[in-house]
Amino acid sequence: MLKVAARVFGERGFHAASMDEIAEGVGVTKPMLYAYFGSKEGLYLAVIDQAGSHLVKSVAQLGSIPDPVGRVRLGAEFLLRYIERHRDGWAVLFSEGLGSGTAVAERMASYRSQIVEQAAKAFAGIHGDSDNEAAVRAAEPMAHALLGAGEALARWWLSHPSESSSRMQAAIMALVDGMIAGLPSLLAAQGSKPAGQ
Amino acid sequence: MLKVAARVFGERGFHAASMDEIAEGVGVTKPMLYAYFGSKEGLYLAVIDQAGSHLVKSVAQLGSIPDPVGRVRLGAEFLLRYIERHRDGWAVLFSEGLGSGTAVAERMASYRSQIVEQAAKAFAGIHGDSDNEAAVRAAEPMAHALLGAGEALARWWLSHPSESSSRMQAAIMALVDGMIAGLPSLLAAQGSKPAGQ
DNA sequence: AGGTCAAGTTACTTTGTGGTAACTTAGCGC
DNA sequence: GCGCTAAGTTACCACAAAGTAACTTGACCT
Repeated sequence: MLKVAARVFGERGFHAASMDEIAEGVGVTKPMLYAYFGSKEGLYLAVIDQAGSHLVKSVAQLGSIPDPVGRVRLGAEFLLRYIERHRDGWAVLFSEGLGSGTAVAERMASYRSQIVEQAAKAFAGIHGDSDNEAAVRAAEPMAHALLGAGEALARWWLSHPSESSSRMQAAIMALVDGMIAGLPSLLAAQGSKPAGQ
Repeated sequence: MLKVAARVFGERGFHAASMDEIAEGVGVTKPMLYAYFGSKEGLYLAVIDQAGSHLVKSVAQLGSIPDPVGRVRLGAEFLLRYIERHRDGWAVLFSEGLGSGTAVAERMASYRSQIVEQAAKAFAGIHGDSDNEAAVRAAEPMAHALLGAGEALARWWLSHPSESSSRMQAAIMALVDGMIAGLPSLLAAQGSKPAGQ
């Protein structure tokens, strides 16, 4: 039941999702949703709580891994797997509905991809072949990751204005340098066997 | 004029923003907005186009930097500065309005911060002081960046299902390893003088 | 069997807001 | 001075979707 709500909220976003649609998806009528959850916000919070507590619980289990490096690596790997399996819950928790399919979403995606393209080209250029199509495509995930990291950093910064700009700079520089260092192994993984686990 | 619209859309999100509010902010009445932009979507697209083309143009200028490594580093630095200066346009392009201040947004933020806390602890643990409060806080930006990178990667993946899961794994592993490698310099930058650009 | 309560539905009200039609005013050529 | 167009306003309509009231059905207890 929360599953259906998560799917609808996830793909439509909070505002665009209608209680009627969710109700229909569940196979029940709107007043029942109100009986159970009180309001649209109540339903949304219930969905978030389920997804969020599940995710937090899962992540907390990783805390038992003794080696910190392994913890981080396994944590990242775990996250990807989690997203793959629980994409609805994930979308509700983190995406706040772009409302896929709309003209607006497509326009935003287009600009984003232009930025990513630049970054991917620069990454590819680090190893000499800035115009090699294959190399650029191989660097694409990294470019997306970099932009996403920047976004997240920015969001956090905007909501914690007390943080100094230089600290942000330091963080993103450490990140970028790390990415550059990690690049060869990523590129190498492309042609032959992908880097397992 | 687009500036006001960007601010309102940015902080309220597309759906929650009302044309009346924007009109009032501009100091004009609603029918004028319709005369100029045709519809709410038209206005939103105009805002996106302005912000997007501006950003893309700015980023494109970085392409003239010959050294690819410098290009990436300066690009990242530039992005942060850009966000700082043009946060409204940025929010419209990338955030798609969480509707800050609402109970929903806070709940989402709470779960997110729990995840981040775990990651930050793990990061801090890599250099021995997993329970040292200062070290954890120092690692926080990195943790946010990692989660953000994961989010972005996931979004991209979900919209490009043809990508193999192993390629994603490879990308995030390269990223994580890079982050771990970059960590000491970030932590070192905390106590003393921050690492300038 | 008959009454009662839970679970659910239909059909309604309300409200916010996107969108528009019709009126008002100011400038400008004649 | 006088009508005509441009820019803008007020006042309205339409509609979707949140939320609710009152009716219906069925199960279970006595």
